[in-house]
Amino acid sequence: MGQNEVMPASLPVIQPDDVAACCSPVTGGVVSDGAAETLARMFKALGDPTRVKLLSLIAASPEGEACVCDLTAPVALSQPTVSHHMKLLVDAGLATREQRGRWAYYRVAPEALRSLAGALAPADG
Amino acid sequence: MGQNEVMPASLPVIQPDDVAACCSPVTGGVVSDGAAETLARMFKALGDPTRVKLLSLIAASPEGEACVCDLTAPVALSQPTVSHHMKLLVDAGLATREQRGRWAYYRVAPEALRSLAGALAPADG
DNA sequence: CCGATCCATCGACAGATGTCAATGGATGGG
DNA sequence: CCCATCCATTGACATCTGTCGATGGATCGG
Repeated sequence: MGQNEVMPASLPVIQPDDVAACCSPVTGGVVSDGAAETLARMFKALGDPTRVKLLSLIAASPEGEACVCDLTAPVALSQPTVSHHMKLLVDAGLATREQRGRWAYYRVAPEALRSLAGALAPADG
Repeated sequence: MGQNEVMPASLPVIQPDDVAACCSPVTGGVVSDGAAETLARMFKALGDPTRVKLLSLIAASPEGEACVCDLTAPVALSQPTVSHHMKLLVDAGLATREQRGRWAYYRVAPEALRSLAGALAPADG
């Protein structure tokens, strides 16, 4: 690690552009260090059962969106913990957040999921 | 199968059957706790840049296989560390290991990658 | 205004994770 | 035989991660 001297404990948010740039198939030639880093960031965000379930819950919600208060009960975790997990998912580019009044509505980012799926697909046609 | 009774701090190896059973699309209805657990196990294995690169290196190898001694230099890590990462990938069902003489040959498990990609695909047709 | 609701952030803590050096089991070459 | 090579396991360590309770900022309903 250690490219920069100061790393304020939080990595930059992954943007759609990063996603598009990173996700050529893992099995189609050796990936660059940067692509490996970006891909790992996104996969790591999916590497916790709570976050998998959160994404699934959001996707299955009536309007495809859900607020934190809808999510705490299904995963049986405290509100701060759910907020924490959602922040990781948003920072990884896998979900989006929109504030409306008192509520924060989260949505799945379909393009990001599609890109990740593409990175896992075999290289051949 | 030769699973022992004592499982010291190591989760059961994910089998192809588990992969097939777990990986209906995350966005197509709320996933069960077990499926979330299995999916997270596999995604977590991909949640480290070194392991992403290792998989990529193996897939890009001439015969689609590589031994540990081929992998240490490209990732610039010690042999025990590479062995450790490869064990995680194998235990997650994402790679296979075959001992031939002194060498251990690792391969990517394409079905597992395909299943994971399927889990990320949008639910609609 | 006031109190209630929703939520993010902070501080703390146990447990998991990535890394290495050291060790030892297998295997194969002289 | 003996030694070199390949590799997994162990023990150790610093760091990261998941979780909670407490706190405080925003926003809405009366």
